[in-house]
Amino acid sequence: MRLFAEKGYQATSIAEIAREAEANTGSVYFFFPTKQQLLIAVLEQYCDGIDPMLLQPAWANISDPIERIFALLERYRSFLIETECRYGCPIGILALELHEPDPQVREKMAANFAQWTTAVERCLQEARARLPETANLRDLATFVLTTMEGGVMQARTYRDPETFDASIRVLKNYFSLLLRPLPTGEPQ
Amino acid sequence: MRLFAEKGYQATSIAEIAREAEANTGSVYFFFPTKQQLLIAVLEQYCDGIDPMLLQPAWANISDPIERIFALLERYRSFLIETECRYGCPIGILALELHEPDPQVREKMAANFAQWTTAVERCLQEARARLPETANLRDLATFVLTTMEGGVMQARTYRDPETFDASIRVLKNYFSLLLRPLPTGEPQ
DNA sequence: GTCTATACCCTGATAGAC
DNA sequence: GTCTATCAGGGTATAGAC
Repeated sequence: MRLFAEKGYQATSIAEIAREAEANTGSVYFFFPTKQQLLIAVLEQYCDGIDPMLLQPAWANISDPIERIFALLERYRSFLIETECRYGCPIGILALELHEPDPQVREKMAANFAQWTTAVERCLQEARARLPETANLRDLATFVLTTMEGGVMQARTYRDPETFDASIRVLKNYFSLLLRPLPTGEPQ
Repeated sequence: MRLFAEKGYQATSIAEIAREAEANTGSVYFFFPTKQQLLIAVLEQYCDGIDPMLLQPAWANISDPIERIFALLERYRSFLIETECRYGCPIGILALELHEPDPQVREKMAANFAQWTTAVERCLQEARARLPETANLRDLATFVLTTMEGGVMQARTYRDPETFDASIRVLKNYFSLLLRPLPTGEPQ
């Protein structure tokens, strides 16, 4: 998982995976008959990890659903900062790197995106009453992922978080235009 | 250029480039001492092509600066449709594929993004009077690129233009909230 | 289940005739 | 400038002893 995330699929060799796992290539092939099967297993791990490894830490002390969306995006900002902007979303890297992926691989990548988007959509549903009746929550959730992926890509390319931050600022401004005050009358 | 765009950098071999160019690998190395130098030349070609190959065709019959932004995005939608959603922005693919790029390579990729963003920013400046005084036009232009890149990435992964379209719909809604009517009083 | 050894192929890059 | 031939190294995957 770590090597695919850091270097991508093609640039990671089985020999390197074995070395990092302190095993031999023969042992790797005992568990995974091909490199692609190993990739599929990694993609399944990512999907299974979205909730416990990504959402739960991001949302530990936050209950407001809209704040949760921006806390999730803030996690990605942390990934950028921690890596001096070398970070790229692992799924995004694979999605652009693999050009004619096996259908099974492509579906696993799509499942990762879909699960992420659905988690954001649930936040939006919780905030339903504060959003315009006409707002399409699935579109809006898709757009949050779009913003994250596009922002991370640019920040990585410039090796500077500024374009990511700019994207989040604009998204925040959009949300501030969409949201009406809380039913209790509190300011946003 | 075509092979790097379709298959990425690592998955394209010099032998394949030579074959498609109806030349021999020896001849390729006469012009480009390394594969990386060839990549740099391709990135320069992309930068030089943004105006004549991308913006001019997209804007041929459109003068309204805001419409121009969405016409540019519509071009990317065409690329998706023409390729049955196998399209990926060539710069975006390279930006996520190359993990420790040579500084010269990274700067060329960043220059491509910057030039694209600046073209959008100029459209926004033309529409300055219709936008809120507080709007940061550079941020907004960055956000348009973010939307394109994130939308293309998802559409390619799902092999379906819907997530791209959803992203554009939401961006349009945002712009409709930002824009005030034209000074002449025409509706938007 | 794990190990060493290796088959077989493709890669980027080079040599040197023409 | 272009050609053929090839080097040296690395890739995925396999074979077979233990």
